[in-house]
Amino acid sequence: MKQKYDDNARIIKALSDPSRLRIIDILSCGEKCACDILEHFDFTQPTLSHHMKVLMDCSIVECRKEGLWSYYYLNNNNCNRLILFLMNLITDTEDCICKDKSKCECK
Amino acid sequence: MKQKYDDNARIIKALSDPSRLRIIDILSCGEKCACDILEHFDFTQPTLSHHMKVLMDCSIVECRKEGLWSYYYLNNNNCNRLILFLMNLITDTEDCICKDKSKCECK
DNA sequence: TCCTCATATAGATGTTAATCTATATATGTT
DNA sequence: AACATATATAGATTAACATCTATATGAGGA
Repeated sequence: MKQKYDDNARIIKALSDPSRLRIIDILSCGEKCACDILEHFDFTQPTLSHHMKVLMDCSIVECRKEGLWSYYYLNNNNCNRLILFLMNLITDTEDCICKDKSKCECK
Repeated sequence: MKQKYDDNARIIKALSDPSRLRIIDILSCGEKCACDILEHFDFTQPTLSHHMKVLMDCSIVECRKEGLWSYYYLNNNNCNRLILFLMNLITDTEDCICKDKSKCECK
């Protein structure tokens, strides 16, 4: 249960950087290689490589190698899962933490 | 345009901590005072105060004072806005960054 | 007025993260 | 085999953050 928050917090942390949000937006219209993504930014190639690693480590982005190129693409299933988690979080649902009587005296 | 990513990244950063995700979950079933929220956690009262400040600074949570107590509650409108932003981000929409021909050679 | 209680702020500390330069790896070409 | 190109890794630096202890603020009650 606590794991649920940790796992999603890790994904959310990966998305908490403006540059990485832009990368997600760039990938939303289809897979792109690193050099195409890099054109949108002012930072260096190793910095992009770092950002892609962060996005891949939480399985929100995946990679396909082809010759010299790395093609990145969204894991749409995991993107949708994250949004479902957030919708669930802000909604008063059955698995809300408040329904855990043992730890909360909510009416 | 760039502002859009910065503003939402700030909200997402506020949500990128497991404890703050739990706080959102706790607030999803209605407003709570600080001491009720604190009961769910092992950290100290000043640490909770810090987390509430982070959540309030990005307008995802608001506060109502009543005597000695501070009652916190979700700003549902801003919660929904965030989810809409994310859904838009991962979807290939008209305002995708890729449609900006001046900066991207997407087919 | 003095005390108690709920919450906020200040300041310190250890950890994590974003970025850079330099270099490594691995594939394709001549 | 030697070289060029795309991407990844290593290591350093600076900034941001989560948490703590100590203290301040501000409202209610005796």
